[in-house]
Amino acid sequence: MEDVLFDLDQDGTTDYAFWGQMDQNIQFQSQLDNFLLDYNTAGQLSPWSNLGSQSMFPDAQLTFTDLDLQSPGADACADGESSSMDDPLEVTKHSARRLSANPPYKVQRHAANIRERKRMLSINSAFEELRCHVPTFPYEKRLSKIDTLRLAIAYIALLREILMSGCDPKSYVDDCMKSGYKNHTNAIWNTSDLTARLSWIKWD
DNA sequence: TAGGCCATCTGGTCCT
DNA sequence: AGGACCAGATGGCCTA
Repeated sequence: MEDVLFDLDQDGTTDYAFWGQMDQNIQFQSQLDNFLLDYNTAGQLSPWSNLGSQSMFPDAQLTFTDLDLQSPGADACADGESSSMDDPLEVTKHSARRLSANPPYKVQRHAANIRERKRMLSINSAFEELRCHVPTFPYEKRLSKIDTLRLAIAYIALLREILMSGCDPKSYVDDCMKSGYKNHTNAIWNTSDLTARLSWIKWD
């Protein structure tokens, strides 16, 4: 049986290569195809995905084969095979051998990994969407996930307060700033994260 | 260099 | 049974 190299990069490089066994699991192939389709379209969703990189994962430099070798739960390398691991080609060959050592589990595990990656991609795209809806400084670098969540919570609290007040948003915030937030010291939104950004919000 | 952030893998659990 | 979800572990990158 012949191993097939799936190249997930459009440019033909092997940054995201996945070893599978072509004729073993048709369903797995279609899942992988779906993943590739989503992979290509997802790259257009995020303004941060393409910054300075051809890859959807600008920071990631691991290949699937690398991950297979480096993952904490991965099987230990067979005796006497570690000496050839400096050669990338040998690494992929080695990985392919390990895959074929226990095909059903390996194929299922890789399919699960791909699904998990897809799931994380969808979560990340939701974070990107959320980042577009929270106030940020013009010069600010990308918010972290946790900062995005905290800022969103505070921002929603502020918007709710504005709605409850019935005031014009801009004048409400101006009033808050003039009074030094003295009347809003217990407000959930009165965090340094949000209040510092309020002056940058275009309320019109 | 330490710490923060992130992507990924993995195994367990829950759900359909 | 298979997929979704979750949390822990790990390693890479970046910045102060």
